[in-house]
Amino acid sequence: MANSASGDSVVDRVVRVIEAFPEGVTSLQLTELADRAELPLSSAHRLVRQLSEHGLLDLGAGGTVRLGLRLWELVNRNSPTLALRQAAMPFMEDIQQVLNQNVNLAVLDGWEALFVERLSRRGSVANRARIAGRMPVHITSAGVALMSHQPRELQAEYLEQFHDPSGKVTADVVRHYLAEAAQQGYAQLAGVVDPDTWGIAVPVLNGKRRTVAALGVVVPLAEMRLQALVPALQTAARGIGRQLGD
Amino acid sequence: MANSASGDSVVDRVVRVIEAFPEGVTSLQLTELADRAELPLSSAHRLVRQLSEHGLLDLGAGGTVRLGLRLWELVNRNSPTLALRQAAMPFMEDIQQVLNQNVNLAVLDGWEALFVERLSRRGSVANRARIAGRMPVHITSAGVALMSHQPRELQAEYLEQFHDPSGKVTADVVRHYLAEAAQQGYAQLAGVVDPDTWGIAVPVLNGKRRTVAALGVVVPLAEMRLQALVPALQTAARGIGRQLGD
DNA sequence: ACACGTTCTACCATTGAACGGAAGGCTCCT
DNA sequence: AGGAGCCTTCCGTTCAATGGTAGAACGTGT
Repeated sequence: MANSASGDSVVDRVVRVIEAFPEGVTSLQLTELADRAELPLSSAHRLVRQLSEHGLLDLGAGGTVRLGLRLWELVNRNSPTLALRQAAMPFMEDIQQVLNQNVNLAVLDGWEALFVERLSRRGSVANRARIAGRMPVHITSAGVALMSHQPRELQAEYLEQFHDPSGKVTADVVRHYLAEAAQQGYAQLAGVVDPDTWGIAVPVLNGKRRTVAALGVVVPLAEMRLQALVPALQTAARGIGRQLGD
Repeated sequence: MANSASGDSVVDRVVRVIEAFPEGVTSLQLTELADRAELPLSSAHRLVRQLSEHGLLDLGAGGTVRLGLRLWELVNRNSPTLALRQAAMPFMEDIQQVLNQNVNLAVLDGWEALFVERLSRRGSVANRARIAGRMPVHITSAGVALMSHQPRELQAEYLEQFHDPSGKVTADVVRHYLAEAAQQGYAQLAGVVDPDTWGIAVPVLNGKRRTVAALGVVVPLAEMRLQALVPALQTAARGIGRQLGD
């Protein structure tokens, strides 16, 4: 139902163009972009030109397309997580100082944990790569901490549709994770990237006692001392919550 | 030249909607958004609904409009400054550790310095608010450091159009700043926000020896020790440049 | 040096998607 | 109960969006 051929609105197309960049890729050739966005070349060209006139995209010489600085600026200035990140940052720095561990902050989006902020451990190489990264709920402590404090109906819906493509984890196992985390008030899970690390996360509640985020650390197995880590995280999480208001 | 009345394309309107959020504001009523974007209410409504179906915006109950988490995610994953920030982060952490000062990283956009990353001084409150913030070239050390290492023509063009609305600074003063910074290899300027602080910044050169960013610190006057700060910054800047390649 | 493949850019007649005024709901005041 | 302010939906009109086509600009292999 488009102006002519292929059933989509201008907005659909704009979205597809922005979404066309694969994770971590900052620059695309026009042809490849048109390909990925499933647009006729001439249409892609026109859209990209229009968007780059406004600075949302950057159309370099020779058809190189990047996201525009202006877009990055606008989105980061008015990000929906701005208040959360601002409230959390000082506490995350405290945790990093006191515990010397990787600290991260995640929110729930769909059935995934979306990492909105992260401080890397002093001396470790930058794992900042994963800011704006996603992980399925059931493989991260942040995900489990978030889901375990959601309303019953949402948890039920989640477990209903749960399916682990690798087949390693069943819904019952996840149910157990959630129950345990809900009871303990924190979630702990073996690291996904590095099997010798553990993740520990606690929920962050806003003024209305709704779970809006999870605050977590990733620690090497050798330094795994729950009695030190959990109280620190919980204290910080309460601090963040108080700062947030609502 | 729009489908009917008021001379702008769909893309123009989408851009206006995203740009409608004032700095630091994360949430807008539909009516206010329509007003700011100069769109008829029904058109604004249609656009917002379309965009929120794709997750670029978030249309809450009661007409509350926010930027979508998905948009934030996409932009941060594929940000044009991703490589720069990743390369710089470890070095910025080093600076923060060793000097215990606020560290920031800026790029030149138009005649302004756009801050793309910032680490706050240990113990100080979050000044992270200003990530994605802009400042005119001539009032920040980062801006001067950036501009002083640009090609002659660009500097000329900049000085040509330079005008300080407050009337405090003349083009000649700025010319002096730039010359000094170019000669010394670093820029130092009195703080704008707090008059008792100083900013010091050095250019970051990529493999082709093009100035792509400025690395800077903001220090209290009492701790202003150039002989310690400048070498540390320059070393870090070289490290970043090496990491960047090109 | 030439021909070929690939990519970017520009043009323009056709047509259906975008437009927005108006009317209907809804909530929250007074 | 009435009104003000907001969100949402509907639908006939109209012109902006569309994309095939063609040409320009590289780069590459023979």
